[in-house]
Amino acid sequence: MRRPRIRDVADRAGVSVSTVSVVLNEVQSARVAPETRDRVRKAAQELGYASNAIARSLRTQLSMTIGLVSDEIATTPFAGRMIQGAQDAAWRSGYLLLLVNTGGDESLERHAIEALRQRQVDGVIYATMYHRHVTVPEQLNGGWVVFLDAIPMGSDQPCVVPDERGGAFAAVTELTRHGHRRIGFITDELAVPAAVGRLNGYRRALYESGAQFDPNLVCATRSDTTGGHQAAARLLSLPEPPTALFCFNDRMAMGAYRAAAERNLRIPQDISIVGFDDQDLIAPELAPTLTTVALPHYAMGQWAARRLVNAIAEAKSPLADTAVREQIHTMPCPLVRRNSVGPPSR
Amino acid sequence: MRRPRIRDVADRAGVSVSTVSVVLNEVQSARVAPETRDRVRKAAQELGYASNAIARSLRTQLSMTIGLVSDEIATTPFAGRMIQGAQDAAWRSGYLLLLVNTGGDESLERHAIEALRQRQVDGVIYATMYHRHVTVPEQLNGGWVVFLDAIPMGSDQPCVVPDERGGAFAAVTELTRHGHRRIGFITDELAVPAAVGRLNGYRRALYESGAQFDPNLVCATRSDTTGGHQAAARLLSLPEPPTALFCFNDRMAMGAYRAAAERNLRIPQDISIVGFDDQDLIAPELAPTLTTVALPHYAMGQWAARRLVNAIAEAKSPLADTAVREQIHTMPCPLVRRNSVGPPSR
DNA sequence: TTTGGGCTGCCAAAGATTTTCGGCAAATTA
DNA sequence: TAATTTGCCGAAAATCTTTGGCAGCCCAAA
Repeated sequence: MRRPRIRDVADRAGVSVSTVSVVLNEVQSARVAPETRDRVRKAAQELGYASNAIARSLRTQLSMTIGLVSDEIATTPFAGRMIQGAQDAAWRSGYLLLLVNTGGDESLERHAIEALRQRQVDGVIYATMYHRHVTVPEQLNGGWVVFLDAIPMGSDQPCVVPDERGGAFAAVTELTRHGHRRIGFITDELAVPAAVGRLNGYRRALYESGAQFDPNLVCATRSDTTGGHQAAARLLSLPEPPTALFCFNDRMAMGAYRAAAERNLRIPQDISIVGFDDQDLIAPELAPTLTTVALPHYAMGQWAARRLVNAIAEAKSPLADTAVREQIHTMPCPLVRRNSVGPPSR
Repeated sequence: MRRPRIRDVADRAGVSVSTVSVVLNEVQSARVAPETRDRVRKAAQELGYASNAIARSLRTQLSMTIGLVSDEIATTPFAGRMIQGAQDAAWRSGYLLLLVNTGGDESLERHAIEALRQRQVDGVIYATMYHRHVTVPEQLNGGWVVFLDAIPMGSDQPCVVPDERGGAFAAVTELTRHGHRRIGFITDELAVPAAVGRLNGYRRALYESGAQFDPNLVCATRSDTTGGHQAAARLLSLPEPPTALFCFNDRMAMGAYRAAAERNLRIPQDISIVGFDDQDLIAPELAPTLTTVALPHYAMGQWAARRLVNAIAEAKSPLADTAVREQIHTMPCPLVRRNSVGPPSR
């Protein structure tokens, strides 16, 4: 038994096809008698009719679909939340997400975007696994795009990234509020936006608390557990060691925990530690649980989809005055207080 | 400047629309002169023509799109790999994934599946966050479905799940091979398929190695770090404690590490531990790194998409004899050897 | 000269829907 | 009573592509 078409509904209700369309789409301009409406709706109900979105798209020139192209987003733990946020926001506006994963392969990316354009997506979200600068793929220039966790170079297309600086500021301020003055910063050796943003936030927070910035207290290294371990070990064996450590991410914080344990330093009595990322499997699972800064992946995904949907809507209705908006939107990174911060010892 | 249509290509090449279609789709049956072919291709090239997949779908009754509906798949760390696998396999056959996330909400799920059907998806992958039994949503009965990491109840639709039993067998055999006879099993308190499968594998491996199954050595509790910690503490304080622990998942293994540390037991010299799941942020990051069993999420996703694509293809070409296949496909869970297993002490 | 056949390439229909325009009857106004 | 408005509905066009049938054309054979 094939799916019912609009024609079938029309026949059953004893009206024309166009009337069914008008009723089901609740078109205001064309008025049709209430009892006719009821008849049509009843017929559709009974037949289990659902309009064919393909045919509709062809006619309306709107696919109600947005493409999500990403490098390796689906494979990283929290990045899935970006998809989730985008999907939820899109869904609320009647859009669905067409997912494409390029694994960073340039030629595959071209093909993927081409495939999305062929499918007439109304817009594209271009997402990267971690906050960074990207060159805008040629073919993306025609249509609507918003960049997610990525900053397009040489382009004024909208994008959303985490407020690294603000997050770091909050983290370090949490430490200075507890009275810490010597705060180590264990950071990534790479000059990614996250590293420079967080360094700025760190310095700013020190400055505002009146603490001195000491270059010897920042240690750049590989951004994994062992990197964090080594860096923490180095900082803690300084003649005048820091009383608190701010780590570039939770993995490094995990390494710092280990270094502290090796020195029989208790957290937070002897040393305070705060991380970044709020990773599910680390921050709440460490002993003690880790105070850290959450990356707003869900919110960023949501923002991206909303922004895209708005842009599409505005383009469709020319009378809507397009709001003036900043093109680089930064999303706040909230501090998550747990149990790894206390006042300095002594 | 709007996208070129097939009509534009036809005009530029000085041929009819149908000829363009035939050339671009490389239809074997209809022959057209080589120089005409070239002319058409050149025109298409120059115009940057790409066919409109919407219109094509309408005509061919094939959307080349498969829907992926999941409960909370996108938010969990490794589950993203399922999507990735499915997407890669689909892509290879020219399909794209339409993603929908229901968050477990029944009514939302109904709407989502409806939206997918409206968009004429050629098939649906129904995925769950963790291996479990599900009731098949009503509306899924018409079309092609394959279940991913889920077993449909009262249905013979194809599904793919991890081989829990085999994975546990491999894990425990790794321990018995090292000479362990008293092996604790820290498992989930819930009777999920993973728990029963892994218990069976555990018993089987003990049996094959000639070791005794001792009910006192299996401890069911909450499947998180603290659960693992408590269970390990209990087992290790037994009068005759186990020399090795097999944990239901890596989080519990992490708790077991902590319990071992509290007793000054070194891993693997004093006690061996193996986990399950091979979670990115735990297994390779613990000290020592954790021997564990990998859940084949990527492979399962791939399998699901492939199976679906095949089913669709077979349905389209009626002469292809449909292969006889098992309906519950189990995917092997490979053992990942790291540094938490050694011979028993004493 | 006609017939037949092999190549090429075109015509037109179909696929499911939305939207515009026009028609018709009833109701209201002049 | 005639003219105009209003309310409701149907016909047809438009969206873009694919596909099966068919029409020319040219050459060879009868």
